[in-house]
Amino acid sequence: MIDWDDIRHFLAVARGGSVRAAAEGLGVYHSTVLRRIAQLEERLGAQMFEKLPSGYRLTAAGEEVLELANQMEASSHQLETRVFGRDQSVRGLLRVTLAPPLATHLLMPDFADFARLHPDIEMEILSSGELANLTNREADVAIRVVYDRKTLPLNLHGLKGPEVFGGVYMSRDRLAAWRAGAPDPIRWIVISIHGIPDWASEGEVRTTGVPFRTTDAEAQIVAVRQGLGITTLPCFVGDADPLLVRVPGTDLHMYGTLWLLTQGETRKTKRVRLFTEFVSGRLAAYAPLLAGLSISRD
Amino acid sequence: MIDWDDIRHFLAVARGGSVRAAAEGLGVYHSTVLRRIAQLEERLGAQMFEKLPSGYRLTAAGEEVLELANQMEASSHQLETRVFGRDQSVRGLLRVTLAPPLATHLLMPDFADFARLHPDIEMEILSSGELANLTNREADVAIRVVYDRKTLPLNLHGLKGPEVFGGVYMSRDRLAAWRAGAPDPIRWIVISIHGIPDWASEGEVRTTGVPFRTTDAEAQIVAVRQGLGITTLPCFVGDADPLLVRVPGTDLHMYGTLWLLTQGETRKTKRVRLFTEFVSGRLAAYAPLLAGLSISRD
DNA sequence: CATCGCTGGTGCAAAATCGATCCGGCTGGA
DNA sequence: TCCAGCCGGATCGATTTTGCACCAGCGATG
Repeated sequence: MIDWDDIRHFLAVARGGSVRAAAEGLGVYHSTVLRRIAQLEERLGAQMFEKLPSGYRLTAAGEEVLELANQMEASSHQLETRVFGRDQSVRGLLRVTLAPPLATHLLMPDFADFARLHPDIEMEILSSGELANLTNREADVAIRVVYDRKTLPLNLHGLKGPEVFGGVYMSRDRLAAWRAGAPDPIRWIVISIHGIPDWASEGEVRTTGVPFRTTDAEAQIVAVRQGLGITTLPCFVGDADPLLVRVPGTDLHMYGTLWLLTQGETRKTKRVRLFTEFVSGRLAAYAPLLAGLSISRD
Repeated sequence: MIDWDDIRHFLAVARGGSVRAAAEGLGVYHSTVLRRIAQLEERLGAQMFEKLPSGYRLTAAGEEVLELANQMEASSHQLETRVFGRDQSVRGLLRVTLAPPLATHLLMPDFADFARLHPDIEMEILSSGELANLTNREADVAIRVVYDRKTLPLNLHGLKGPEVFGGVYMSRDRLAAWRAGAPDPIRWIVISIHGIPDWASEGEVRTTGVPFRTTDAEAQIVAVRQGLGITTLPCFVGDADPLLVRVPGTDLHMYGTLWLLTQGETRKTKRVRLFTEFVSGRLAAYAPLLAGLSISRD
């Protein structure tokens, strides 16, 4: 009889393309993956992978196995979500995934309030980079900014939130200096991989052609605070920062709509319902801030 | 992450009704089953069984899990049977790569025979231009003309076929006209990128210095049929065409040796073996034609 | 009432698995 | 050309899992 857990390792290797990448994802050492794959191949009596110097590559037999392994994984995920969905106790784990800026600049105090309100709920905030997959049960609730409603996954249940607008910001001190006639050049601050959004105009100030590139949003904000130049930010970040002001003459632009996403089975649990209701209430209160209506224009 | 193999133990208990009966069926001690069920319940955070003195009985949550566990088992069984039945089954895809002239002028009727003989084999002939890579699984079998045996990839398994010769051909009518003293110039017909092979002499006929260039082999053959001039062709093309004759006084030249190439893993499958045996038989029968020995010299 | 056959549960030693390195080979970019 | 960064594979001590014996409870049966 084959070990079903070997198939989980097989899937990881088939996806990762190498034993080491698979081990990384599985949270084990590559030697373990190596042995489990060897064991699976031995028990099935067929090679699942070609062992190339560049990694493991599926054989024709492996391709056929992959299909069924995916089915097994789907059943396993369903199994987990169904068991989780039956859980009506408040006590337990609740995992929330959302974009880092939303967590650090807006919702973290609300999460703290929620945690104080329900001490039995163990909360886990997944705001590290990329979006977690609800269907794979990597998270229970996702908070996402969606521009086109059609891009929402159909299998998820969505609760619509307020709209999010962004604008062009610079340091308050820098704006004053510029008005006083300071000669230093004003530059665009952009995240390397993004570039300057096409909707962003420079308003009254003029920038030099050379942008200042940062790797992430936090570095970008710090750079703006230092008076390095102008950049685009969500209003809930820029308006909430006392050191920043909108660049005169620039317009707001819609980033998208906030959605609270949950998965069919997990949505039934009490703590997920409690959380989504709590957060959607807070989000509604934040609507003016998110829309950029909370401050008077300069 | 749950251990998928725990689900196999869960299934055994759900069916056997008791831990000991399950252990019996699984070929392990009942304590092992006991621990794995405990581990599964802990990781899922829910009780799968009521622990009665008379045995283990599924809870409501367990009933729901059972459904998905059965799905996983079905996939697992399919997986095993598919891997096991892979080698024996003739059914499936078979991709063959070879040079276009070999396909169009020699082997296509044989491929058709093979396809009729084995209706369950889905055949795909890849004769479009460049040679497919067996190692990359772009094809299962390659038929190639190789001049130097050392150029064969070491990781492939080769089955040697007959040798292929080529000669210089022209239109039968044109040769008659030339002998009758027709004044039209006779030209070399060459494929643009190839040029005139150094081994090809013009024999009795004399050509003008200006060659006629075509883009591909088919256009070259049509041009020769039209009496435009002389060209080099493999014997199995030129000798088989009733409209063409060898240019008197020219010699044959070896193009190379035919090889049937297969890749280590796919070579074991039945359909690949059937195909290589079939084709090598046909190729052996074609040996005189390929060597240019099938016709009497003019 | 004793016994037999079944049940789940537990402690401990043996066996299998895993973690942690080290190694040599291949590849792509400097 | 060299070198850094991957890759798979082998090794060995540490850890986890398993086998195994033994226990108590329950029910039927003689």
